[in-house]
Amino acid sequence: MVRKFPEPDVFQANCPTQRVLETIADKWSVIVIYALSQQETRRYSELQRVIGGISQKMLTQTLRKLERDGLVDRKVYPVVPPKVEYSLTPVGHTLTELLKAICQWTQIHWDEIEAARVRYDQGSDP
Amino acid sequence: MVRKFPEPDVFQANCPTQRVLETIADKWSVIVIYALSQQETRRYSELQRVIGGISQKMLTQTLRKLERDGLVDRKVYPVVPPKVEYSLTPVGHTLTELLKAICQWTQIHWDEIEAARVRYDQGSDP
DNA sequence: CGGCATCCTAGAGGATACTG
DNA sequence: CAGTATCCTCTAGGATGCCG
Repeated sequence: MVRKFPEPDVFQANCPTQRVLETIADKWSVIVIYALSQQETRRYSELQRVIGGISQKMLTQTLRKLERDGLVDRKVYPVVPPKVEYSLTPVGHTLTELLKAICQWTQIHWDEIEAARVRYDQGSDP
Repeated sequence: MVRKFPEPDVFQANCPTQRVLETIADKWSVIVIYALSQQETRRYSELQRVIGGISQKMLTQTLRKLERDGLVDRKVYPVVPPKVEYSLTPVGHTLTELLKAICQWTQIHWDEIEAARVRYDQGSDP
């Protein structure tokens, strides 16, 4: 028996917006993508250095996830010592446009949000 | 002593894009905002019903967070039994525009992402 | 250099029960 | 009805150590 919803699937967790957010909206993905958008290619250690405070576990994990999603390209050079270069794919580049839109929204509305927070916190904790 | 960074704050976790994502990008926030965008006001129980599978803990927690950020308005009627109505604030409404943009990006690129995933998974697990 | 494997802990979040 | 409070679980993610 199939449950039928009158609404589109917006309320289900697999709605389009939900999907991207699951894809990119963690602390590190955005930062990694930014780091890659600033330069053609970045080496692993370069990313680690430029992104202060990321553990290599999370860096690797994030890069793997982005690579799996086809947003980041990973090129391994068969040299010793090892050399690996990361770069954004074409799809990855279109994603930076989206992030830019998000960034713009923030710049416009962030002051209001912070003000709202102050107001809220003052009201509940006088 | 203040630590000075040569880069702009894009790589720090508090960059603009990061901030919105921390604000809205959890499983439930998006769904709650969607639910509220479809109707002027929604009662608590109404939200709980329309959003399948959310616990009242998470619903309350999400609503409080959105209210604190000034994205959602909470109106309590002093009647018995209690009646509480939730609605989007003006800022909250502009946020739905942003979510729409995200949704559009997904609709354009999601097929590519899924295809990339299949390719990646086949390559690593033959 | 560019990782994986392991251990460990804090916090997210579900289930349940109670209340103004 | 619209929550709060408590417990309990499970996993994200840091720290550390080893390897090709």
